[in-house]
Parts: sequence; C-alpha cells; structure tokens
Amino acid sequence: MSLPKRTFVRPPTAQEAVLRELRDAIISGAIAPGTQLLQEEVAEQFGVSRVPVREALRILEGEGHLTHTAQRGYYVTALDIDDLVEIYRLRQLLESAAVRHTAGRLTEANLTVMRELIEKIDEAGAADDIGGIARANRDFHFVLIDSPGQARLVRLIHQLWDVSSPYRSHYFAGKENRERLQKEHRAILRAATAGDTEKVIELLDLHRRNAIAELAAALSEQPS
Amino acid sequence: MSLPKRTFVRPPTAQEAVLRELRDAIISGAIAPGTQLLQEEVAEQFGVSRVPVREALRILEGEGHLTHTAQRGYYVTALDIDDLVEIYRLRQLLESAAVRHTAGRLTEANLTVMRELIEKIDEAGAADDIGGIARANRDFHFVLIDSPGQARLVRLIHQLWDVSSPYRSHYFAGKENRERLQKEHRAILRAATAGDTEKVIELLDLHRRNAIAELAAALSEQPS
DNA sequence: AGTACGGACTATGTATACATGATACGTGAC
DNA sequence: GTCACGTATCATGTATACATAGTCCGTACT
Repeated sequence: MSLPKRTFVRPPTAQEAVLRELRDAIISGAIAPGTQLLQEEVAEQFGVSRVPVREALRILEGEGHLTHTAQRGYYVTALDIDDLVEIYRLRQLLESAAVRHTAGRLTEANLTVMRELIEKIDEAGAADDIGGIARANRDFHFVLIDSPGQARLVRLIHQLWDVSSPYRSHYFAGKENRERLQKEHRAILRAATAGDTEKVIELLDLHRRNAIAELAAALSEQPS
Repeated sequence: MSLPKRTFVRPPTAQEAVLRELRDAIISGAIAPGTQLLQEEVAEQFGVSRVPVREALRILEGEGHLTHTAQRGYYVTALDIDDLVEIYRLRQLLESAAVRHTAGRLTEANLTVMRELIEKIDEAGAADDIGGIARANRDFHFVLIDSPGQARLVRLIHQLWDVSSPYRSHYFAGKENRERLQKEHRAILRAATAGDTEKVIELLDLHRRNAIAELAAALSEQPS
C-alpha cells in the first residue's frame, strides 16, 4: 500500500465542502463583514440543497463568523473597535501562555521553518499577494504557539485569529506596515534562537500592540 | 402594554428547544459522557424531525459537548484527566484576567448576591440537591467574572465551565468536598468585600487546584 | 480453522416539498 | 397627511422521502 504520496482530499460531505469554502471566503475577506447570506443563494452557488448549507452556517455561527437571528437570517459578523481590542487582549493572554509552554522546546527545524516563512512573507509582499502574506504570517506565529498538550488552547487562539482575519488583511496592504512587521518578525526569531522566551513574549506583545493600533486607526476612518 | 409580568418563553424554534434540552441533559450529566446520540432517537423523543435535531447537534459539537465523525454519528464528549487539567489551566488564565477587571467594580449589591448564593449552596447541600449546588456555585463565581466590556472573555469561560460540568457534579456529591468548598467561598467573599483583588485571585487559584485534585483522583479510580 | 469476500441492514447525508413566521407595501380611516 | 391595519410576498423553519456510506455477519475458499 504505497502509492505516490499525494494530498488526496476526496470531496467530503457537502456540508463540509460548503463549510470550508464559506469559511475561507469570510476569513479572506472575500465576503465583506455585514453581508447577509441567503441560504438559497449559497445553496445554488455550490450546487447543493439548503440542508447542508444550513448546517454549515450553524457551524460558522458557532465559530463566530456569522451572526444569526431566528427568522432573520445569517450575517457575516462585523466587528467594531472594541471587539478587536478585546480579541487582541485575549490573544495576548492566551498566546503568552502558549509561547511560554512552547518556546523552550523549539527544535532547530522549527527555527528553520520560521526563517523560511519570513522569506516567504517577503516574496508574497513583493508579489502583492495579500493572501499569501496572511497565510505565511499566521504559520510563522503558530510555530511558536502550537505544541502538544495544549490542543484546546491552540484551538482557541486559532479561532481568535480567524474572526479577526478579515480586518487584518487591510493591515498587510500597507507597505510601511509590512516592513515593520518583518523587522519585528526577525527580532522575534532572534530572541527565539537565543532561547530567550520572555523576550519573545515581550516582542510579541509589542507586535500585537502595533497591529491593533493600525487596525483601530483604519477602522475609525471608515466606520462602515 | 402592561400585562402581569410573567416569564413568557414561547416555544422558540424546534432546533433551539432541542438544543436547550440536550445541552442541559449533557451539562447536568443526565446523558453520560461517551454515550452515542442517534438522530432518530433524539428526534422521536422530542417529537420533531431529524432536521432540527441535526442542527442542534452541530451546535453542541461546536461547543465541545459532542464529538462528531462523518458517517459515524455523534458521541457525548468524554474527557480524560489531561483534558480536565488543560481546562482548569485555561480557566485559571482567563478567570484571573476577568476577575482582575471586575473585582474593583463590585457593588454592594454584588456582594449581597454572593452572600445569598453561599447560603443557597448550603441549603441545596442540606437537601442533597446536586443540580442546585452546581447552579448556585456557578452563579457565585460569575458574579466575580461577568462585567461589561469583556463579553467574549466571559463567553469563553462559560464554555469551559459547561464542558467540564458533568465531571464537576461528582465533586459536589461528597460532603467533605462541599464543606471545604464553602469555606473557600466565604474566604473569597471576605477578600472581595475587603477589596483585595489579588487575594481573591489567589484564593480562586487554590479553590480550583483543590477541585482538580479531587476530580483527578475520582477519574483515575474509574477510568471509564 | 482462519481469512477474505459479499450482501443485507442500519444510520447518516441530501434533496424536495410544505408550513410558518417576518417584512413591506398598499389601502383605508382619522 | 399620518397612522394603523391587513394582505401579499419571500425567506426561513420543518417534515418526509430518497441516496449513500459504513458496519456486521454469514459463507465460501484457501
């Protein structure tokens, strides 16, 4: 049983397919916050009936991506500044704990991956590939966060990243933002390489504060 | 428009009704962890079709109460010791932050409520009303946790309480446990009344450590 | 005897059809 | 002209019916 290794994802259940696609669309910002999702439209778009669509919508609601009112429908969750601030505060709390648990166990391989991801961000930036930046950036951070024995914690952090993701994309669009971002990433990598966990945490705090400051500024300009 | 005030909860949508009932049953431990839930059985039990049942199940899955595998069905989530330890660790992290935000703003009314809830626990204890203890205990703690401006944080903490709830019930069954619990509650109330936030947090940490130690002991006896 | 194949059964997944509740617009009365 | 009521329309909520995947058990073959 050794076929050529290939990532083979057979079309899962229809719910799951719809779920993935919709989640991607929301996280990437392709569907703007505040948009109403009509079950029938979504169903037609994916060529399935409304039943699997409804279940996917429920899951997305649970994840915080959608807001639902009975008999009123689903809307892509729109966040205000206060929400974003709370999310970043929670991230600070949870990520600090996660990093404190993980950073001591970083392998040489982990560090190499981080180095490569920094380059990937540069490349994606040069190509103006916002989605690519977002993915590489996320991967970079989760090298520091993800470690066995704290699956729940990691999952919570993932969700916080997800719900704030559509707003973060704006951040990556600005060239000055990207430059500062990368400068900070390199500093974080240096501290991680040196094994200075508390320094890493401190730099991450700064990293987040800079980001939320930008987000707040951007959001107050066009209060949707 | 002033009819006699009555808590009028008209039967909401079927999904929601099923959702509430099932969630209660799981949280209270009426449905044991590990149990498989068959869609048809649940549907029949509530007198609805499988469609609203499926949606309720999906939501419960998102909340962590159920575990789902495609084509295999839903099972009430069973936790092992490691899970419980992680949950309590997360509670410590999140509740400390929440209390730090709330404790300074406690009103006289809040303190009175806490005092009454301690008595309520005593009464429920005398009547061997485990469910009553659980509810009053939970309310007591959330007086210290719930305050405006941190809705997300509070929601996360609620979920952590919920998923570990069926296991906590065992804890309330032991008389020695209840006595220690109340002693700790009174100490917490005293510190809160004195306005000593850090002391409150410290006592809560101890409170949790005692609980998880008992839970771990109980769980290792009958590893399900 | 052990294993492998195949078929029947069961529960889940999906589609279609119907019911119900909500919103919007128009009409009438004050 | 404004407000209130009623009705039409549409999206959501629910039920029934069908399709499909997974499991279990029996049989046949090695």
